[in-house]
Amino acid sequence: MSSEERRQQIITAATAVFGARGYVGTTTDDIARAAGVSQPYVVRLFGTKESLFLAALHDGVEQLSSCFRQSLPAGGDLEQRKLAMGEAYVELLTVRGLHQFLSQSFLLGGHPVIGPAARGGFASIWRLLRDEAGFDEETAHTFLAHGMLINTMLGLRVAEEYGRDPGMTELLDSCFPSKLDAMLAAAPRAEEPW
Amino acid sequence: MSSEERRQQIITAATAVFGARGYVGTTTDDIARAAGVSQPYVVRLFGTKESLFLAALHDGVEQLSSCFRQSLPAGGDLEQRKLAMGEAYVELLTVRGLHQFLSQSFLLGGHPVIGPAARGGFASIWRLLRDEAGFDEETAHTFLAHGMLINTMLGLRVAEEYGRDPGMTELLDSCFPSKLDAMLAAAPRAEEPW
DNA sequence: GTCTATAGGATGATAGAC
DNA sequence: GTCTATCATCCTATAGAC
Repeated sequence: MSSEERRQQIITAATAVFGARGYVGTTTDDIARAAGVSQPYVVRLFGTKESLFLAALHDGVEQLSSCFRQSLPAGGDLEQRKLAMGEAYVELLTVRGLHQFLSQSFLLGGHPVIGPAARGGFASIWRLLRDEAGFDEETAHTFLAHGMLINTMLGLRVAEEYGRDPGMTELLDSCFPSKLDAMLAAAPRAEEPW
Repeated sequence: MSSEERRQQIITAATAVFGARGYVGTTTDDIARAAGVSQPYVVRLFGTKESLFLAALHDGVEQLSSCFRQSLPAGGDLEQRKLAMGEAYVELLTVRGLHQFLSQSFLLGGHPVIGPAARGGFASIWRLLRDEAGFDEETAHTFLAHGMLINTMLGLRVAEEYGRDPGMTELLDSCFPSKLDAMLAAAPRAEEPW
């Protein structure tokens, strides 16, 4: 396998594992195991764990951006664009761990290297919403807020309470009714560290 | 100092440090140092790092709940209650690291012990919004979503970009105009791990 | 109520072979 | 392109003294 294919394979594994266990909580060995290679080889390819995280972050933001762009209808009104973008976001749940990986990144603002990169990625999404999707400030703000709530529910595994806790059932139902199945199915996708 | 006072002091320190570095990224020694005691003594008082996290979680949810309750006006309409609760949430930024600590908890849904506790805390906040604050489903959902976006911006240290990145400036301005100062001041409050 | 010393178990990264 | 072996460091928890 070419070095480039291996890199991508490892980034995919890293996204899932970092998403489930966080930056500090993930060992390079966890990632190596998930990718089916040896731990020193992961370090060999990416230099450090930090560099690997940055590579996964860049890749993740790229996936989110291009998914949003592809979902934009050619000439729809604001309501149609909001709907299309929201659906695109939920459909990205098929990329294992991506949403949670981004959530993890968004808690690393104080890291001297990862922090600026994470802020940059977040800012680029904001610009996409405002400039390319044509969302006004209020629309972009609320769109982002609902996305963050979805991420929170994924990280919390709220889906595990569906049908058991009345409040959490209600919350999940009120989230994105047409995509409830995807939300419920996404939870067990994450790697369980403990 | 009594054992009970020490416990509270350590929980306060733990909230700040766990909030900044996450569960796995925080060492019991970090917390001990922040609280001004020795590392084995922290373990002595709480048994394990996990128990300490649970104690801090319980304490944090309690602070949030009671702060929300106290902010509820006696006989206001929905709009007034939303405003009062939102302001209460932002005012809690004076409790060092609380919002980020909760964010960290919300990523631990897969943990066999912390996960259920975090879901329970989250569910209790939802019930408070619905039953005590009298929010309808849609209002509660959106209120929560905006809270999660605030948490995200805190974790990302978006405030560092205020006045520098046009998009992030715009986002912060659109957040909670009357409480912008509090948002900008909160970022440097967090402990910096790296 | 609080500390020092330390055991026991990871973990990131390097060296070097094939 | 990929692995095995390994070092140096760090971290939770325990033992035991004052």
